[in-house]
Amino acid sequence: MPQGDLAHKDARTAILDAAERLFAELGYGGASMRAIAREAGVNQALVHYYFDSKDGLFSAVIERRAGDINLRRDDGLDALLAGGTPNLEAVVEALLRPTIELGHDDARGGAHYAKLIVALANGSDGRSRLLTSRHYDAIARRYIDALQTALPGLDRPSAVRGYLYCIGVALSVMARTGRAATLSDGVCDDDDPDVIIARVVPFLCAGLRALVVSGRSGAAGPTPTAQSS
Amino acid sequence: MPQGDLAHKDARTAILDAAERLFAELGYGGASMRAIAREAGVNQALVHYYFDSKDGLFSAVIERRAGDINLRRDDGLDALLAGGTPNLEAVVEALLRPTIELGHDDARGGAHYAKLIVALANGSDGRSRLLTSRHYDAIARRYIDALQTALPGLDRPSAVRGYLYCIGVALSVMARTGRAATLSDGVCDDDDPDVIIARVVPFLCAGLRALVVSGRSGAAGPTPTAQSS
DNA sequence: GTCTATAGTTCGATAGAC
DNA sequence: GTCTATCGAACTATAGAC
Repeated sequence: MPQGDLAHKDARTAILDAAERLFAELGYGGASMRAIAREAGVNQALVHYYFDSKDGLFSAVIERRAGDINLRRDDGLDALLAGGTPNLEAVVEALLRPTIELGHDDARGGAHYAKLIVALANGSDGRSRLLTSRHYDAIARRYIDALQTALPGLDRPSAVRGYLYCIGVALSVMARTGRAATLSDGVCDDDDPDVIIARVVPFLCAGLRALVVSGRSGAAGPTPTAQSS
Repeated sequence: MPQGDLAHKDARTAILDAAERLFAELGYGGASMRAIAREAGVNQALVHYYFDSKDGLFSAVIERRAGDINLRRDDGLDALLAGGTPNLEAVVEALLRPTIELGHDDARGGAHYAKLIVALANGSDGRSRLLTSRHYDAIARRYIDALQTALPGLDRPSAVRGYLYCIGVALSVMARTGRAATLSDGVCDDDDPDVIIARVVPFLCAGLRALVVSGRSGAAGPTPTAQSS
């Protein structure tokens, strides 16, 4: 029952899900259209019918998730700005929560989304840059503005860099390489998004506040603050 | 230098260089043995002669760079520890400088190394995990120890996570996605490793110090410090 | 060590029936 | 919208001459 049955996953969605999974696990070059079709349980020609080419399929996979994430990020920021000058912690949390939550929601394929977005955001090839810019430039600029609003004295270049540091840490957490568990001999096996966010936000906000101080001295010097030791 | 000619790049090295470049730009699945051989200017069968398989070649590419980086990191830490209790900023800089410097040394193929190490460190596939663990576990544990020495009160799990946050930011900087330039409309076009390190180290150290404070309250709560606003 | 030649698969994409 | 069939190219890897 392909037309009108809500319980049935239609072919298009099945292809997107399969593609997301295989692109995430094997990379763009490693995932084949044949394997994607097989995983989706559809004919290979149908993938081309819906998405034209491998590139078109990849774009569609990214677009589906980016739309969801950016909607949540926009809403989060709208809510914060409606209440006057927002708190820095709240801004950083509003930025990271949607993607970290989705990335850990394995019932919704979060692990695959996470691997994919990490590879996309850190990719410097043409395809990654194009898609990242297309889907994330606007929301990034909104949040960079918000960082400056929440943290007076943070100049524009520092806000841009600070934003990217936040994204960098979020990506490293979402990558789920199992490295924390390995290096802590099993003590750190963090899976709850709330706990992850609660740990990462104070780290990032302290760093962002330090950018205000060190940003004042221009570009030079390692600024050996050393308030302890 | 196989037959005594220093100016001549031998086949093995040429293959490693070509492989590094193509693995970096096209990913493991996207780079073919044929293309690597062509880029290296050698016969395709020669690649198998030296490295057996595609997997063996990839391992060799990673191993060459990891050896270099870890030597520098070990030396840096040895020097610091010889002078008594090290400064936190110095530890973080010793950790990041070797990889950031190499990643920006384009005369030595730094851009390719950078892309490769970013993909490796953020990869959650079996190959990435195996190679990362094999080449970076020992040095990671040394630096996690050093973070605890330089920052009394930082418990082990927090030190592990803090270490990974530092690596995460370093990777995001090394990825050179061109995103800082895009989002700042060309103002941020950071290429000098010294400048990058000078900016990133204070950010990370402030974050690490915040881990001591927030680590005290256990795992719960978003710890709304909010010293501003 | 370096080469040619090739076996045996798998690839992305399309044409055309239904 | 879904299928079969297939083209032409690219793939990893190996056998074997030199």
